[in-house]
Amino acid sequence: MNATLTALAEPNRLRIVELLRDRPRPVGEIAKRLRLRQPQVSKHLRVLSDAGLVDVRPVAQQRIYQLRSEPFDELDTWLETFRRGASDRMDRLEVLISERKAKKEREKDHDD
Amino acid sequence: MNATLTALAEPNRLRIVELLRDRPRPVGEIAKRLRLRQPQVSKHLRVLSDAGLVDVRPVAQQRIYQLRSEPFDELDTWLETFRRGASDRMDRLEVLISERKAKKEREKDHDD
DNA sequence: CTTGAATATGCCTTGACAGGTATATTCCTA
DNA sequence: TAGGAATATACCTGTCAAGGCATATTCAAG
Repeated sequence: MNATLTALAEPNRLRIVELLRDRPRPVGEIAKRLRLRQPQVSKHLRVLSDAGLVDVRPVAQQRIYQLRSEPFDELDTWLETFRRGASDRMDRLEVLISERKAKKEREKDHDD
Repeated sequence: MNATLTALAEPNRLRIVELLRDRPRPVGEIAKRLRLRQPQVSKHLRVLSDAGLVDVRPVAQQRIYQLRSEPFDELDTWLETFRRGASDRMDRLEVLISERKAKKEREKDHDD
């Protein structure tokens, strides 16, 4: 999860991922499209690969990179846990505040 | 988008966000729960705030932080663009390969 | 208006990481 | 098997961000 986010947090890496979203591509094509130097693209792809975001498939001297769906699915699942209760949180704010104000009587805070 | 990912990429920040997912909390409570020093928590919250991930609400000397839903919605929307076509990409791999092999005749590559 | 609690900010140090460039590696083709 | 294309890796360098710590700030209460 954290690996996924870290990998995606880098701007150029994000661009690469978005480029691969359309279809798999060889390194050289990515470099040309994004106007990046080949070595940096290879490095970024390495990171993406280590994070499990992409797969490689060698074709002759070329290496064709494609996205893997699992990490995105995981990210989605994680996001779900935020959708549910987004409105609840607002309500609880009020509760939290009254709790805090009432808490002054209890003094010592062994939260929850 | 990138701001959101960058903010979430930091492990402790991710922990803070997940803690805030349950309910809004004051800085001190976050620090205690996550066993982090207060200044670092404040800094992380600053980053999260700048990225638009959290809102602050002052209550006495306390500052209660709560998640904002917009960034998560955006992230979700962005993720959608990956769900669609996840299977298509696999198919296109084959196409891509045959294209490459047939491309050798055309020589000069002015892609797409 | 002084004190203490809760929080923010400034400064410093250190580690990680991205870019640049050269070079190694792999594999096709003549 | 030599040469060249496509890609990976190594090494160096600069930058930036996170933690540690001291201190400033804000506010409630006596």
